[in-house]
Amino acid sequence: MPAETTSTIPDRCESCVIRHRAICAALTKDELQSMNRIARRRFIPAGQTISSDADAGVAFANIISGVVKLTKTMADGRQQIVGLQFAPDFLGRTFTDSNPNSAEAATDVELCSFPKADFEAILGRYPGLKHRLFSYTLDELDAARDWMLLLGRKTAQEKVASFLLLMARRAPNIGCTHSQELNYATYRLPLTRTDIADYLGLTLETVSRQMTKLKSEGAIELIDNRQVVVPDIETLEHLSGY
Amino acid sequence: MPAETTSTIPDRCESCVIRHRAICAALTKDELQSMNRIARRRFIPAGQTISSDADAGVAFANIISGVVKLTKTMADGRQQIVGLQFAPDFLGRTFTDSNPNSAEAATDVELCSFPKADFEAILGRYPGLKHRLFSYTLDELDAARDWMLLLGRKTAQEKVASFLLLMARRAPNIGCTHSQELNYATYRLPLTRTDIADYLGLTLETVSRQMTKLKSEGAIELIDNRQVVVPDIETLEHLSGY
DNA sequence: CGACATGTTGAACCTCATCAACCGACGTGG
DNA sequence: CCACGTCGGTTGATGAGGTTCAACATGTCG
Repeated sequence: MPAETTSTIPDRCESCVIRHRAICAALTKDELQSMNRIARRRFIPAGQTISSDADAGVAFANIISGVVKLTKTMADGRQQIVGLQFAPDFLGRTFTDSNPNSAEAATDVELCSFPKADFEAILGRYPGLKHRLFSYTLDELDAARDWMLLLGRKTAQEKVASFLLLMARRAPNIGCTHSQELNYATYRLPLTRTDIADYLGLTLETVSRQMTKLKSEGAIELIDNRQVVVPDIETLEHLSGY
Repeated sequence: MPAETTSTIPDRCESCVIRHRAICAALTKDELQSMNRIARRRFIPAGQTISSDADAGVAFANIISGVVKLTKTMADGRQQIVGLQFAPDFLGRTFTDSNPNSAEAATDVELCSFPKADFEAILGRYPGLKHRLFSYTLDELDAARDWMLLLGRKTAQEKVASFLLLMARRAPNIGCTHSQELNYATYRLPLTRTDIADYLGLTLETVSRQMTKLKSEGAIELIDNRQVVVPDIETLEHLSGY
Protein backbone atom coordinates (compact mmCIF):
# COMPACT_ATOMS: atom_id res chain seq x y z
CA MET A 1 0.00 0.00 0.00
CA PRO A 2 1.61 3.28 -1.10
CA ALA A 3 1.96 5.95 1.52
CA GLU A 4 -0.12 9.10 1.59
CA THR A 5 1.61 12.06 0.03
CA THR A 6 1.01 15.79 0.15
CA SER A 7 2.17 18.56 -2.11
CA THR A 8 1.34 22.13 -2.97
CA ILE A 9 -0.21 22.82 -6.31
CA PRO A 10 2.33 24.72 -8.44
CA ASP A 11 0.06 27.55 -9.46
CA ARG A 12 -2.64 26.09 -11.51
CA CYS A 13 -6.05 25.77 -10.05
CA GLU A 14 -6.73 27.28 -13.46
CA SER A 15 -5.70 24.19 -15.33
CA CYS A 16 -7.20 21.82 -12.79
CA VAL A 17 -9.25 19.04 -14.34
CA ILE A 18 -12.21 19.81 -12.12
CA ARG A 19 -11.91 23.60 -12.36
CA HIS A 20 -15.26 23.96 -14.10
CA ARG A 21 -17.15 21.19 -12.36
CA ALA A 22 -16.18 21.53 -8.71
CA ILE A 23 -17.44 24.32 -6.48
CA CYS A 24 -14.51 26.37 -7.81
CA ALA A 25 -16.57 26.95 -10.93
CA ALA A 26 -18.29 29.70 -8.95
CA LEU A 27 -15.05 31.71 -8.84
CA THR A 28 -13.55 34.11 -11.35
CA LYS A 29 -9.98 33.76 -12.51
CA ASP A 30 -8.85 36.32 -9.94
CA GLU A 31 -10.81 34.88 -7.09
CA LEU A 32 -9.38 31.49 -7.86
CA GLN A 33 -5.99 32.81 -6.76
CA SER A 34 -7.01 32.82 -3.12
CA MET A 35 -8.08 29.22 -3.40
CA ASN A 36 -4.80 28.40 -5.05
CA ARG A 37 -2.92 29.81 -2.11
CA ILE A 38 -4.52 27.56 0.48
CA ALA A 39 -4.94 24.41 -1.62
CA ARG A 40 -2.78 21.34 -1.06
CA ARG A 41 -2.94 18.24 -3.17
CA ARG A 42 -3.12 14.99 -1.25
CA PHE A 43 -2.95 11.42 -2.47
CA ILE A 44 -4.79 8.85 -0.38
CA PRO A 45 -4.37 5.15 -1.09
CA ALA A 46 -7.43 2.91 -1.18
CA GLY A 47 -8.65 1.79 2.22
CA GLN A 48 -7.12 4.63 4.16
CA THR A 49 -9.17 6.83 6.45
CA ILE A 50 -9.33 10.46 5.39
CA SER A 51 -11.00 11.82 8.49
CA SER A 52 -12.81 10.25 11.39
CA ASP A 53 -15.24 11.72 13.89
CA ALA A 54 -12.28 12.11 16.21
CA ASP A 55 -10.08 14.43 14.15
CA ALA A 56 -13.06 16.01 12.43
CA GLY A 57 -13.12 19.41 10.88
CA VAL A 58 -9.42 19.74 10.27
CA ALA A 59 -9.83 20.19 6.57
CA PHE A 60 -12.14 20.32 3.60
CA ALA A 61 -11.39 19.04 0.11
CA ASN A 62 -12.46 18.65 -3.45
CA ILE A 63 -12.21 15.17 -4.88
CA ILE A 64 -10.05 15.31 -7.99
CA SER A 65 -10.27 11.61 -8.71
CA GLY A 66 -11.38 8.45 -6.97
CA VAL A 67 -14.29 7.48 -4.74
CA VAL A 68 -14.78 8.34 -1.08
CA LYS A 69 -17.22 6.63 1.26
CA LEU A 70 -18.78 8.26 4.31
CA THR A 71 -19.50 5.68 6.97
CA LYS A 72 -21.16 5.35 10.33
CA THR A 73 -20.24 2.53 12.67
CA MET A 74 -22.11 1.21 15.68
CA ALA A 75 -20.44 0.12 18.90
CA ASP A 76 -20.70 -3.56 17.97
CA GLY A 77 -19.20 -3.06 14.53
CA ARG A 78 -22.29 -2.82 12.34
CA GLN A 79 -21.52 -0.35 9.60
CA GLN A 80 -23.49 1.74 7.14
CA ILE A 81 -22.21 3.81 4.25
CA VAL A 82 -24.23 7.03 4.36
CA GLY A 83 -22.72 8.70 1.33
CA LEU A 84 -20.59 7.94 -1.71
CA GLN A 85 -18.69 10.78 -3.26
CA PHE A 86 -17.06 11.03 -6.66
CA ALA A 87 -15.01 13.68 -8.40
CA PRO A 88 -15.69 16.58 -8.38
CA ASP A 89 -17.65 16.38 -5.13
CA PHE A 90 -16.85 18.42 -2.07
CA LEU A 91 -15.80 16.77 1.15
CA GLY A 92 -16.37 18.06 4.65
CA ARG A 93 -18.98 19.35 7.03
CA THR A 94 -18.88 23.13 7.11
CA PHE A 95 -19.87 25.24 10.10
CA THR A 96 -19.39 22.74 12.85
CA ASP A 97 -16.52 21.10 14.62
CA SER A 98 -18.17 17.77 15.14
CA ASN A 99 -18.28 15.56 12.10
CA PRO A 100 -20.66 12.68 12.66
CA ASN A 101 -19.25 10.52 9.85
CA SER A 102 -15.88 9.15 9.00
CA ALA A 103 -14.54 9.39 5.46
CA GLU A 104 -12.52 6.63 3.86
CA ALA A 105 -10.93 6.22 0.45
CA ALA A 106 -12.79 3.46 -1.39
CA THR A 107 -10.32 3.63 -4.27
CA ASP A 108 -7.09 5.53 -4.59
CA VAL A 109 -8.08 9.16 -4.17
CA GLU A 110 -6.62 12.49 -5.17
CA LEU A 111 -7.78 15.41 -3.09
CA CYS A 112 -7.41 19.13 -3.28
CA SER A 113 -7.66 20.01 0.39
CA PHE A 114 -8.00 23.26 2.33
CA PRO A 115 -7.41 24.09 5.98
CA LYS A 116 -10.74 24.52 7.70
CA ALA A 117 -10.32 28.07 8.93
CA ASP A 118 -8.89 29.39 5.65
CA PHE A 119 -11.63 27.84 3.59
CA GLU A 120 -14.41 29.17 5.77
CA ALA A 121 -12.85 32.61 5.54
CA ILE A 122 -12.95 32.41 1.76
CA LEU A 123 -16.54 31.20 1.92
CA GLY A 124 -17.40 34.37 3.78
CA ARG A 125 -15.75 36.49 1.10
CA TYR A 126 -17.32 34.91 -1.98
CA PRO A 127 -21.10 34.52 -1.73
CA GLY A 128 -21.15 32.75 -5.10
CA LEU A 129 -18.92 30.02 -3.77
CA LYS A 130 -21.04 29.65 -0.69
CA HIS A 131 -24.17 29.48 -2.79
CA ARG A 132 -22.71 26.72 -4.87
CA LEU A 133 -21.80 24.76 -1.77
CA PHE A 134 -25.31 25.30 -0.45
CA SER A 135 -26.76 24.04 -3.69
CA TYR A 136 -24.49 21.01 -3.58
CA THR A 137 -25.60 20.30 -0.01
CA LEU A 138 -29.23 20.35 -1.10
CA ASP A 139 -28.41 17.79 -3.79
CA GLU A 140 -26.72 15.61 -1.19
CA LEU A 141 -29.82 15.86 0.98
CA ASP A 142 -32.00 14.76 -1.94
CA ALA A 143 -29.69 11.83 -2.58
CA ALA A 144 -29.69 10.82 1.08
CA ARG A 145 -33.47 10.78 1.12
CA ASP A 146 -33.64 8.72 -2.04
CA TRP A 147 -31.38 6.26 -0.31
CA MET A 148 -33.64 6.21 2.74
CA LEU A 149 -36.43 4.89 0.54
CA LEU A 150 -34.08 2.21 -0.72
CA LEU A 151 -32.89 1.22 2.75
CA GLY A 152 -36.33 1.20 4.29
CA ARG A 153 -38.51 -0.26 1.61
CA LYS A 154 -36.70 -2.01 -1.22
CA THR A 155 -35.99 -5.73 -1.54
CA ALA A 156 -32.45 -7.09 -1.85
CA GLN A 157 -32.94 -7.50 -5.60
CA GLU A 158 -34.15 -3.91 -5.98
CA LYS A 159 -31.35 -2.61 -3.80
CA VAL A 160 -28.62 -4.23 -5.85
CA ALA A 161 -30.26 -3.19 -9.11
CA SER A 162 -30.56 0.38 -7.82
CA PHE A 163 -26.89 0.39 -6.89
CA LEU A 164 -25.75 -0.90 -10.27
CA LEU A 165 -27.96 1.72 -11.88
CA LEU A 166 -26.48 4.49 -9.77
CA MET A 167 -23.00 3.38 -10.75
CA ALA A 168 -24.02 3.30 -14.40
CA ARG A 169 -25.21 6.89 -14.14
CA ARG A 170 -22.09 8.05 -12.35
CA ALA A 171 -19.69 5.92 -14.37
CA PRO A 172 -18.25 8.97 -16.14
CA ASN A 173 -17.27 10.32 -12.72
CA ILE A 174 -15.54 7.14 -11.66
CA GLY A 175 -13.02 7.73 -14.40
CA CYS A 176 -13.49 4.28 -15.82
CA THR A 177 -15.12 3.08 -18.99
CA HIS A 178 -18.00 5.38 -19.85
CA SER A 179 -21.50 4.79 -20.93
CA GLN A 180 -21.65 5.90 -24.52
CA GLU A 181 -25.11 5.04 -25.68
CA LEU A 182 -28.10 6.15 -23.69
CA ASN A 183 -29.33 2.71 -22.87
CA TYR A 184 -26.05 0.87 -22.45
CA ALA A 185 -23.29 1.16 -19.87
CA THR A 186 -20.11 -0.55 -18.78
CA TYR A 187 -17.90 0.32 -15.86
CA ARG A 188 -15.68 -0.97 -13.09
CA LEU A 189 -17.23 -1.16 -9.65
CA PRO A 190 -15.32 1.10 -7.27
CA LEU A 191 -16.44 -0.92 -4.22
CA THR A 192 -15.88 -4.38 -2.80
CA ARG A 193 -18.85 -6.63 -2.08
CA THR A 194 -18.49 -5.76 1.58
CA ASP A 195 -18.70 -2.05 0.82
CA ILE A 196 -21.68 -2.55 -1.46
CA ALA A 197 -23.37 -4.47 1.34
CA ASP A 198 -22.64 -1.65 3.80
CA TYR A 199 -24.09 0.81 1.34
CA LEU A 200 -27.28 -1.19 0.79
CA GLY A 201 -27.93 -2.41 4.31
CA LEU A 202 -27.36 -6.05 3.33
CA THR A 203 -24.76 -8.73 3.95
CA LEU A 204 -22.03 -9.37 1.43
CA GLU A 205 -23.42 -12.85 0.76
CA THR A 206 -26.78 -11.44 -0.22
CA VAL A 207 -25.11 -8.92 -2.52
CA SER A 208 -23.12 -11.69 -4.16
CA ARG A 209 -26.21 -13.84 -4.65
CA GLN A 210 -28.27 -11.03 -6.11
CA MET A 211 -25.50 -10.12 -8.52
CA THR A 212 -25.31 -13.66 -9.85
CA LYS A 213 -29.09 -13.72 -10.00
CA LEU A 214 -29.17 -10.52 -12.04
CA LYS A 215 -26.48 -12.02 -14.24
CA SER A 216 -28.38 -15.25 -14.79
CA GLU A 217 -31.49 -13.24 -15.62
CA GLY A 218 -29.53 -11.33 -18.24
CA ALA A 219 -29.93 -7.94 -16.61
CA ILE A 220 -26.16 -7.53 -16.35
CA GLU A 221 -22.98 -9.22 -17.52
CA LEU A 222 -19.94 -9.67 -15.32
CA ILE A 223 -16.59 -9.66 -17.12
CA ASP A 224 -14.89 -10.25 -13.79
CA ASN A 225 -15.78 -9.43 -10.19
CA ARG A 226 -15.53 -5.73 -10.82
CA GLN A 227 -16.28 -5.13 -14.48
CA VAL A 228 -19.99 -4.72 -15.12
CA VAL A 229 -21.89 -4.46 -18.39
CA VAL A 230 -25.45 -3.17 -18.41
CA PRO A 231 -26.80 -4.11 -21.83
CA ASP A 232 -30.18 -2.48 -21.26
CA ILE A 233 -30.48 0.22 -18.64
CA GLU A 234 -34.27 0.26 -18.81
CA THR A 235 -34.41 -3.37 -17.73
CA LEU A 236 -32.29 -2.55 -14.73
CA GLU A 237 -34.44 0.47 -13.96
CA HIS A 238 -37.44 -1.77 -13.94
CA LEU A 239 -35.81 -4.19 -11.53
CA SER A 240 -34.78 -1.34 -9.25
CA GLY A 241 -38.38 -0.33 -8.51
CA TYR A 242 -38.19 2.71 -10.88
CA MET B 1 -61.98 17.24 8.99
CA PRO B 2 -61.80 21.05 9.16
CA ALA B 3 -61.00 22.85 5.94
CA GLU B 4 -57.67 24.46 5.23
CA THR B 5 -57.68 28.18 5.87
CA THR B 6 -55.39 31.00 4.85
CA SER B 7 -54.95 34.47 6.25
CA THR B 8 -52.46 37.28 6.20
CA ILE B 9 -50.55 37.97 9.35
CA PRO B 10 -51.76 41.31 10.75
CA ASP B 11 -48.36 42.91 11.16
CA ARG B 12 -46.55 40.96 13.70
CA CYS B 13 -43.81 38.70 12.67
CA GLU B 14 -42.29 40.50 15.62
CA SER B 15 -44.55 38.89 18.14
CA CYS B 16 -44.50 35.52 16.38
CA VAL B 17 -43.95 32.59 18.72
CA ILE B 18 -41.13 31.25 16.57
CA ARG B 19 -39.58 34.66 15.84
CA HIS B 20 -36.36 33.79 17.63
CA ARG B 21 -36.14 30.13 16.79
CA ALA B 22 -37.06 29.95 13.10
CA ILE B 23 -34.76 31.14 10.33
CA CYS B 24 -36.28 34.59 10.90
CA ALA B 25 -33.99 34.90 13.91
CA ALA B 26 -31.31 35.88 11.41
CA LEU B 27 -33.18 39.10 10.57
CA THR B 28 -33.17 42.47 12.28
CA LYS B 29 -36.40 44.16 13.25
CA ASP B 30 -36.34 46.20 10.06
CA GLU B 31 -35.48 43.32 7.79
CA LEU B 32 -38.31 41.35 9.29
CA GLN B 33 -40.71 43.81 7.68
CA SER B 34 -40.07 42.42 4.23
CA MET B 35 -40.83 38.95 5.49
CA ASN B 36 -43.96 40.24 7.09
CA ARG B 37 -45.15 41.59 3.76
CA ILE B 38 -44.99 38.25 1.92
CA ALA B 39 -45.98 35.95 4.80
CA ARG B 40 -49.37 34.24 4.89
CA ARG B 41 -50.58 32.11 7.71
CA ARG B 42 -52.09 28.79 6.70
CA PHE B 43 -53.85 26.18 8.76
CA ILE B 44 -53.60 22.61 7.53
CA PRO B 45 -55.69 19.87 9.15
CA ALA B 46 -54.06 16.54 9.99
CA GLY B 47 -53.75 14.16 7.08
CA GLN B 48 -53.87 16.78 4.38
CA THR B 49 -51.17 17.08 1.76
CA ILE B 50 -49.24 20.34 1.87
CA SER B 51 -47.32 19.89 -1.35
CA SER B 52 -46.67 16.96 -3.63
CA ASP B 53 -43.98 16.41 -6.24
CA ALA B 54 -46.55 17.56 -8.78
CA ASP B 55 -47.24 21.07 -7.51
CA ALA B 56 -43.78 21.41 -6.04
CA GLY B 57 -42.00 24.63 -5.43
CA VAL B 58 -45.04 26.85 -5.20
CA ALA B 59 -44.24 27.99 -1.72
CA PHE B 60 -41.97 27.75 1.28
CA ALA B 61 -43.01 27.91 4.90
CA ASN B 62 -42.02 27.95 8.53
CA ILE B 63 -43.82 25.53 10.77
CA ILE B 64 -45.46 27.46 13.58
CA SER B 65 -46.97 24.43 15.23
CA GLY B 66 -47.62 20.78 14.43
CA VAL B 67 -45.67 18.03 12.73
CA VAL B 68 -45.05 17.57 9.01
CA LYS B 69 -43.89 14.38 7.35
CA LEU B 70 -41.94 14.25 4.10
CA THR B 71 -42.70 11.06 2.25
CA LYS B 72 -41.65 9.11 -0.81
CA THR B 73 -43.94 6.60 -2.40
CA MET B 74 -43.14 3.82 -4.85
CA ALA B 75 -45.35 2.87 -7.77
CA ASP B 76 -46.80 -0.12 -5.90
CA GLY B 77 -47.65 1.93 -2.82
CA ARG B 78 -44.69 1.21 -0.57
CA GLN B 79 -43.99 4.34 1.38
CA GLN B 80 -41.10 5.79 3.34
CA ILE B 81 -41.05 8.88 5.52
CA VAL B 82 -37.75 10.59 4.74
CA GLY B 83 -38.08 13.49 7.14
CA LEU B 84 -40.13 14.64 10.10
CA GLN B 85 -40.34 18.33 10.74
CA PHE B 86 -41.44 20.18 13.86
CA ALA B 87 -41.86 23.83 14.71
CA PRO B 88 -39.86 25.94 14.04
CA ASP B 89 -38.46 24.01 11.07
CA PHE B 90 -38.38 25.34 7.54
CA LEU B 91 -40.31 23.64 4.80
CA GLY B 92 -39.41 23.57 1.13
CA ARG B 93 -36.66 22.78 -1.33
CA THR B 94 -34.95 25.99 -2.37
CA PHE B 95 -33.25 26.55 -5.71
CA THR B 96 -35.05 23.96 -7.79
CA ASP B 97 -38.48 23.51 -9.25
CA SER B 98 -38.65 19.79 -8.79
CA ASN B 99 -39.41 18.66 -5.29
CA PRO B 100 -38.73 14.94 -4.96
CA ASN B 101 -40.81 14.50 -1.80
CA SER B 102 -44.37 15.17 -0.85
CA ALA B 103 -45.18 16.92 2.42
CA GLU B 104 -48.17 15.98 4.51
CA ALA B 105 -49.54 17.25 7.81
CA ALA B 106 -49.10 14.49 10.42
CA THR B 107 -51.00 16.54 12.98
CA ASP B 108 -52.92 19.78 12.58
CA VAL B 109 -50.35 22.24 11.32
CA GLU B 110 -49.99 26.01 11.35
CA LEU B 111 -47.70 27.37 8.68
CA CYS B 112 -46.24 30.75 7.91
CA SER B 113 -45.83 30.45 4.16
CA PHE B 114 -44.10 32.51 1.48
CA PRO B 115 -44.47 32.56 -2.30
CA LYS B 116 -41.45 30.90 -3.84
CA ALA B 117 -40.22 33.79 -5.95
CA ASP B 118 -40.62 36.40 -3.23
CA PHE B 119 -38.84 34.32 -0.66
CA GLU B 120 -35.90 33.54 -2.92
CA ALA B 121 -35.60 37.25 -3.68
CA ILE B 122 -35.37 37.99 0.04
CA LEU B 123 -32.80 35.22 0.44
CA GLY B 124 -30.67 37.02 -2.12
CA ARG B 125 -30.90 40.25 -0.18
CA TYR B 126 -30.10 38.96 3.31
CA PRO B 127 -27.00 36.76 3.45
CA GLY B 128 -27.57 36.11 7.14
CA LEU B 129 -30.92 34.54 6.38
CA LYS B 130 -29.42 32.43 3.65
CA HIS B 131 -26.63 31.33 5.93
CA ARG B 132 -29.10 30.23 8.53
CA LEU B 133 -31.04 28.23 5.98
CA PHE B 134 -27.79 26.67 4.79
CA SER B 135 -26.91 25.74 8.33
CA TYR B 136 -30.35 24.25 8.84
CA THR B 137 -29.95 22.21 5.65
CA LEU B 138 -26.67 20.80 6.93
CA ASP B 139 -28.43 19.73 10.12
CA GLU B 140 -31.12 18.03 8.06
CA LEU B 141 -28.43 16.19 6.11
CA ASP B 142 -26.84 14.99 9.35
CA ALA B 143 -30.23 13.80 10.56
CA ALA B 144 -30.94 12.00 7.28
CA ARG B 145 -27.64 10.16 7.51
CA ASP B 146 -28.28 9.16 11.09
CA TRP B 147 -31.55 7.72 9.90
CA MET B 148 -29.79 5.82 7.13
CA LEU B 149 -27.84 3.93 9.77
CA LEU B 150 -31.09 3.13 11.53
CA LEU B 151 -32.84 1.98 8.36
CA GLY B 152 -29.95 -0.09 7.10
CA ARG B 153 -28.54 -1.67 10.21
CA LYS B 154 -30.77 -1.55 13.25
CA THR B 155 -33.15 -4.25 14.47
CA ALA B 156 -36.87 -3.62 14.88
CA GLN B 157 -36.41 -3.25 18.63
CA GLU B 158 -33.62 -0.70 18.16
CA LYS B 159 -35.60 1.17 15.53
CA VAL B 160 -38.63 1.62 17.74
CA ALA B 161 -36.49 2.55 20.74
CA SER B 162 -34.61 5.09 18.60
CA PHE B 163 -37.87 6.60 17.45
CA LEU B 164 -39.26 6.92 20.96
CA LEU B 165 -35.98 8.47 22.00
CA LEU B 166 -36.09 10.98 19.16
CA MET B 167 -39.61 11.95 20.15
CA ALA B 168 -38.54 12.32 23.77
CA ARG B 169 -35.80 14.70 22.69
CA ARG B 170 -38.09 16.71 20.45
CA ALA B 171 -41.08 16.58 22.76
CA PRO B 172 -40.77 20.27 23.64
CA ASN B 173 -41.20 21.01 19.93
CA ILE B 174 -44.31 18.90 19.60
CA GLY B 175 -46.05 21.27 21.91
CA CYS B 176 -47.20 18.48 24.18
CA THR B 177 -46.13 17.54 27.66
CA HIS B 178 -42.47 18.32 28.08
CA SER B 179 -39.60 16.44 29.55
CA GLN B 180 -38.66 18.33 32.67
CA GLU B 181 -36.02 16.20 34.24
CA LEU B 182 -32.99 15.13 32.30
CA ASN B 183 -33.64 11.44 32.46
CA TYR B 184 -37.42 11.35 32.29
CA ALA B 185 -39.87 12.24 29.53
CA THR B 186 -43.54 12.04 28.71
CA TYR B 187 -45.23 13.10 25.52
CA ARG B 188 -47.96 12.34 23.01
CA LEU B 189 -46.89 10.58 19.86
CA PRO B 190 -47.64 12.78 16.86
CA LEU B 191 -47.82 9.79 14.50
CA THR B 192 -50.06 6.78 13.96
CA ARG B 193 -48.58 3.28 14.04
CA THR B 194 -48.71 3.26 10.25
CA ASP B 195 -46.70 6.49 10.08
CA ILE B 196 -44.18 5.23 12.61
CA ALA B 197 -43.78 2.09 10.50
CA ASP B 198 -43.25 4.19 7.38
CA TYR B 199 -40.64 6.20 9.22
CA LEU B 200 -38.77 3.14 10.49
CA GLY B 201 -39.00 0.91 7.43
CA LEU B 202 -41.19 -1.63 9.24
CA THR B 203 -44.79 -2.81 9.14
CA LEU B 204 -47.31 -1.42 11.56
CA GLU B 205 -47.71 -4.85 13.17
CA THR B 206 -44.02 -5.01 13.99
CA VAL B 207 -44.14 -1.52 15.49
CA SER B 208 -47.09 -2.49 17.62
CA ARG B 209 -45.39 -5.66 18.83
CA GLN B 210 -42.15 -3.89 19.67
CA MET B 211 -44.00 -1.20 21.60
CA THR B 212 -45.77 -3.76 23.77
CA LYS B 213 -42.45 -5.55 24.20
CA LEU B 214 -40.74 -2.36 25.37
CA LYS B 215 -43.67 -1.79 27.67
CA SER B 216 -43.51 -5.29 29.16
CA GLU B 217 -39.78 -4.86 29.66
CA GLY B 218 -40.43 -1.65 31.56
CA ALA B 219 -38.56 0.61 29.17
CA ILE B 220 -41.68 2.66 28.55
CA GLU B 221 -45.21 3.05 29.87
CA LEU B 222 -48.23 3.56 27.66
CA ILE B 223 -51.05 5.63 29.15
CA ASP B 224 -53.03 5.09 25.98
CA ASN B 225 -52.06 4.44 22.36
CA ARG B 226 -50.49 7.84 22.02
CA GLN B 227 -49.34 8.92 25.44
CA VAL B 228 -45.84 7.68 26.22
CA VAL B 229 -43.85 7.81 29.43
CA VAL B 230 -40.12 7.20 29.39
CA PRO B 231 -39.17 6.65 33.02
CA ASP B 232 -35.46 6.26 32.29
CA ILE B 233 -34.07 7.72 29.09
CA GLU B 234 -30.72 6.02 29.52
CA THR B 235 -32.37 2.63 29.39
CA LEU B 236 -34.05 3.56 26.14
CA GLU B 237 -30.76 4.86 24.77
CA HIS B 238 -29.20 1.56 25.55
CA LEU B 239 -31.93 -0.32 23.70
CA SER B 240 -31.62 1.98 20.70
CA GLY B 241 -28.04 0.92 19.98
CA TYR B 242 -26.59 4.14 21.47
C1' DC C 1 -76.87 1.12 15.60
C1' DG C 2 -73.51 0.06 11.81
C1' DA C 3 -69.46 1.71 9.38
C1' DC C 4 -64.92 2.99 9.69
C1' DA C 5 -60.35 3.98 11.44
C1' DT C 6 -56.78 2.69 14.58
C1' DG C 7 -54.48 -0.69 17.09
C1' DT C 8 -53.44 -5.49 19.05
C1' DT C 9 -52.58 -10.26 18.72
C1' DG C 10 -51.96 -14.86 16.52
C1' DA C 11 -50.20 -18.21 13.01
C1' DA C 12 -47.85 -19.25 8.82
C1' DC C 13 -44.61 -18.04 5.66
C1' DC C 14 -40.52 -16.07 3.44
C1' DT C 15 -36.72 -13.17 2.81
C1' DC C 16 -32.46 -12.44 4.25
C1' DA C 17 -28.76 -13.22 7.93
C1' DT C 18 -25.71 -16.46 9.77
C1' DC C 19 -22.34 -19.95 9.73
C1' DA C 20 -19.37 -22.57 7.08
C1' DA C 21 -16.87 -24.56 3.23
C1' DC C 22 -14.48 -23.57 -0.73
C1' DC C 23 -12.06 -21.09 -4.70
C1' DG C 24 -8.57 -18.23 -7.04
C1' DA C 25 -5.28 -14.50 -6.75
C1' DC C 26 -1.64 -12.49 -4.41
C1' DG C 27 2.30 -11.74 -1.42
C1' DT C 28 5.72 -13.37 1.78
C1' DG C 29 9.08 -15.92 3.98
C1' DG C 30 11.57 -20.19 4.51
C1' DC D 1 10.17 -22.60 -5.59
C1' DC D 2 6.56 -23.98 -2.75
C1' DA D 3 3.95 -23.64 1.59
C1' DC D 4 1.27 -20.62 3.92
C1' DG D 5 -1.81 -16.97 5.20
C1' DT D 6 -4.75 -13.37 3.66
C1' DC D 7 -8.15 -11.14 0.98
C1' DG D 8 -12.12 -10.89 -1.96
C1' DG D 9 -15.60 -13.53 -3.67
C1' DT D 10 -19.07 -17.56 -4.39
C1' DT D 11 -22.10 -21.08 -2.92
C1' DG D 12 -24.74 -24.08 0.31
C1' DA D 13 -27.52 -25.28 4.54
C1' DT D 14 -30.05 -23.59 8.26
C1' DG D 15 -32.83 -20.63 10.99
C1' DA D 16 -34.39 -16.21 12.96
C1' DG D 17 -36.50 -11.83 12.43
C1' DG D 18 -40.10 -9.56 10.14
C1' DT D 19 -43.82 -9.71 6.81
C1' DT D 20 -48.20 -11.21 5.53
C1' DC D 21 -52.83 -12.52 6.26
C1' DA D 22 -56.50 -12.68 9.34
C1' DA D 23 -59.32 -12.13 13.43
C1' DC D 24 -60.59 -9.26 16.99
C1' DA D 25 -60.90 -5.09 20.15
C1' DT D 26 -61.84 -0.30 20.89
C1' DG D 27 -63.37 4.32 19.94
C1' DT D 28 -65.63 7.67 17.04
C1' DC D 29 -68.94 9.54 13.92
C1' DG D 30 -73.02 9.89 11.16
